[in-house]
Amino acid sequence: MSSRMPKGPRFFARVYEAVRRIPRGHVATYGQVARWLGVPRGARAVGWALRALRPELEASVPWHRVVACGGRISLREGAGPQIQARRLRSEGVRFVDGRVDVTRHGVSA
DNA sequence: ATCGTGACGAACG
DNA sequence: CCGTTCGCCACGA
Repeated sequence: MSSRMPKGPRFFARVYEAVRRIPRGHVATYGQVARWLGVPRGARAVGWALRALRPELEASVPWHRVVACGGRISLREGAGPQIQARRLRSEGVRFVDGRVDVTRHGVSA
């Protein structure tokens, strides 16, 4: 077999799979996703995985449903934040003072 | 194996 | 409320 044989799905793949489980009209935080993966402190790694998401997978992974703590949009540059907010609004997610109302749309809220 | 990087998060001041 | 600092994690060079 290959010199390197992953025992299981790479972290990236697990992140994408977890994000796909976020119901439409709901959101989860990076920390929450990390927690689902059994890595409560891997929020940064989750963000990194989404950042590495390729255009080809963007269509199948609802990355816009992942927000930062407090329902804030982490993306700060380019059209990213605007696109994410727009997509969320499209599925009925309400924003309060520029942040997603996690108490209403949060998956674990 | 070590270092730098990043769509985080909580703690400080 | 805002900006800064520190810790944590995965990964490529």
